[in-house]
Amino acid sequence: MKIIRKRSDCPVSSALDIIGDKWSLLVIRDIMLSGKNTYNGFLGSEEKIATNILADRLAMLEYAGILRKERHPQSKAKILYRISKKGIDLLPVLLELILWSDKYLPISAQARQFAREIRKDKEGIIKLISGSLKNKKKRR
Amino acid sequence: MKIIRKRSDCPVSSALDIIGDKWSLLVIRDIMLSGKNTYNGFLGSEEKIATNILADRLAMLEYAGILRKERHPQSKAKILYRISKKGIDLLPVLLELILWSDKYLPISAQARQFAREIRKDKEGIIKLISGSLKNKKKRR
DNA sequence: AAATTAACTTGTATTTTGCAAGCTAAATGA
DNA sequence: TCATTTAGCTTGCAAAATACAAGTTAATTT
Repeated sequence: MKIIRKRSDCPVSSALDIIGDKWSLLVIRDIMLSGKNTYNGFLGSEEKIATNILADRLAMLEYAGILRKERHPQSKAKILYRISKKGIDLLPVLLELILWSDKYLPISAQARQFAREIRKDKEGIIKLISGSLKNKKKRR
Repeated sequence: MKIIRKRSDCPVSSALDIIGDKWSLLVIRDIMLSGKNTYNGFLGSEEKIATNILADRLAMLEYAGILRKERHPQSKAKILYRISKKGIDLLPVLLELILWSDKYLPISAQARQFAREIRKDKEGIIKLISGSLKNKKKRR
């Protein structure tokens, strides 16, 4: 895995040091917006990430505390990739990117519909998705 | 200039096809948050972008309709880089990145202060900055 | 027991980045 | 006015990152 070097104390720069590449946010999108959580799931996404790059990004995101590996409940051949609070808190960034793309780029019809929902109730969507991703602790 | 290939119809992916690299958003930050607007201004930023990369990114961002070149009012040796509406509309993305960095990364004290202001009144800040960047047409 | 699936790793070609130097037109200073 | 400096790049090359194809290992399915 490549070592992250911090270019400055600027918050924009520091964030980009971690997630400022063409793939990291797509993995985060897969987990948060498409419910994917396995290696092959990520590999299967439309954008066709190369397998070595995926392995690298997963290691990076785990190192950065954005993802963590867990044992898969259905099979021990599988690994379940879970997003942390630090990762969930990138959701507003994703949503703003979606709103911008909706305004200026050609995107799919269902993406446009989602953008409309974000505009209607951004906070509601954030809470809904955050809640669905949280590690549900057993109540006692 | 490298040609942008669209990887999918996903809005996150499409946005990253344009601004998903380590430098583009820093140039946009320089213009919107630091009031820089010349080639040497951008070159002077803390992160020390290489001059050929800067030239490439400026061409890209202009091609993407995010920036445009204008003649500098003080000198014709200088070129004034201006941000378009399409670029200004990336401000919410920048602000969310700042909020995330403030929450999870070590950043400068003044950046923390700015993050606090964003939390207090995000819309107000967006309007303030947007307004300050708009091309002021002469009233008649 | 053989074939398939899941999660990677390895090798290599191609592309992108980083760094240093050079270039041209405009502005400035002596 | 003439030399120097400034502004905005371009070029060449080495180093790093990415893409693509193939191979590996353990677990699971047939």
